[in-house]
Amino acid sequence: MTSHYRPPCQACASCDTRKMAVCAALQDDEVSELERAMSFVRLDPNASLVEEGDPRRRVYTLTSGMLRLSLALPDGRRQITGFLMPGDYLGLADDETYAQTAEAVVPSGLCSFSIRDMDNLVERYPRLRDRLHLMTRAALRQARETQMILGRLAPSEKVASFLLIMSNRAAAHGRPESPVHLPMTRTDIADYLGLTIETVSRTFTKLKTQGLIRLPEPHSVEIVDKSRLAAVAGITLQ
Amino acid sequence: MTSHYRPPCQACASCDTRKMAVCAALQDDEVSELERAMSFVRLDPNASLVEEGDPRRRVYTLTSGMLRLSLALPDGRRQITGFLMPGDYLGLADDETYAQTAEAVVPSGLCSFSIRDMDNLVERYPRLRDRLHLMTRAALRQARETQMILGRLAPSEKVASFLLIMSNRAAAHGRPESPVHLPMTRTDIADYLGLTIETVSRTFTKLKTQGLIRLPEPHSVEIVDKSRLAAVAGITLQ
DNA sequence: AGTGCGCCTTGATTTTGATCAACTCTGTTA
DNA sequence: TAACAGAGTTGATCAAAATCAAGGCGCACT
Repeated sequence: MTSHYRPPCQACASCDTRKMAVCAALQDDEVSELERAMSFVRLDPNASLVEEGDPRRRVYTLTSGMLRLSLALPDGRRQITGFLMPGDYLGLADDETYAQTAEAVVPSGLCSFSIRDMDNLVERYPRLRDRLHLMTRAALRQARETQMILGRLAPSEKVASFLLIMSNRAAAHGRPESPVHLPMTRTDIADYLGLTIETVSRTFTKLKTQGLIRLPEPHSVEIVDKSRLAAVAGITLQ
Repeated sequence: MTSHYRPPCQACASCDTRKMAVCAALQDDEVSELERAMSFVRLDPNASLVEEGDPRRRVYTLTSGMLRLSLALPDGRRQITGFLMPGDYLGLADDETYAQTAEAVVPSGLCSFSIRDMDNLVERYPRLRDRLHLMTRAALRQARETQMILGRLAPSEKVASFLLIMSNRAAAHGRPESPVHLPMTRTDIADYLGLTIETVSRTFTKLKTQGLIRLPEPHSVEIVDKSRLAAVAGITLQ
């Protein structure tokens, strides 16, 4: 399920997420120090990296693939609190234990650090700590936007917002705004938006029928009319 | 609506929230430095302290009363993202501008600092910065718990969870677990839980009929059977 | 005392999204 | 090649919460 290995030296220099992740706070010569403390993890689809309640011993930066973060209820209900994309950091919110489960959506790669090493690095490089704080604050703002989506938007507004958010995030990663690649399943989307899988599927069909999107395949969504889709979303997106 | 004044010296020494707020990171002799930069603000009920989108110039610590944080949609729909209680900090998530509106629920008092002063203080007292980061992480965990409540709980589970959370927070402030004082309106509760005011009201009535709570008055809820209420909430609370 | 307003509760009705169920499609395995 | 599993879509039905509507209560203001 999971494999660990020491990367070759200078891996960071050619890393895609070098300018997006927490390590962007460091200069090229400083990153080598990060690199020495780092080990690399590969995850197969649906493999779990950390479980809610596990002691927090390591933190991670996602370099490729996608992770879903989720909370579970005793009866099996699940809320996905977010999807991590390359450059995102796993462990921003956590204290003694992980507050949520993290699983791979697709094959994923991560840089991994012991919290001991990371604490040392953060101590030595204050800009690293500042950037972590910045990322935590951004995550908090995002979580609150999601509260709005969950609490006050209708299903089509939820799905439209989700598509626009994913499109914006793709653009921020230098990928095209459209078509949006949605690697997660309909069940994941439903558990993120507080809907059922049937409602998600029907809403996609409705948006397609209205000519706002096209669905060349289930995991690829072409945004045909972005402004009308934004109108459906009901919120002005960043 | 709002009044500002310089407090008398040594106000912090006798402050109720001295051990809960961010200033708990400082020793008694260091707090005086905080005190010099501080001014005090009083808010009448429903007065707005900051508005979503306003430039962020000051940060605050609530010392008495209660604030609601909210996001609004163009069409007037509103999502309350949280309620601040004494000791809580306003401005954890915000960057250049405030990400949400903050209004007083009841008459409230706050310590106020310019971000310039606070940045200086944080620079001088690293424990202050560490505590702010800690509070931000706690807020993020709380926001994610709220995502679960909004996305996956049924109305009675939402209301039961809300009551238990408010009860726990009261206890953390040294107030009795029950009766819980809920200073906010039913509309506020509805906008926090993603429900309508009618559903909130009916759910209170139902919990009362089931003998789980008593409602001596609308803003006071006595928890009669905490374990059964927790069972209704469906989640194991911290 | 009377009036009006805000807030809360309760009832009737409607609508929406969940649930239940069937079916397609794709890819894997026997 | 057939059988099967998993994911997605679609349809029918049902239940639950929103909406619409009315009324009560407490409080401020005249």
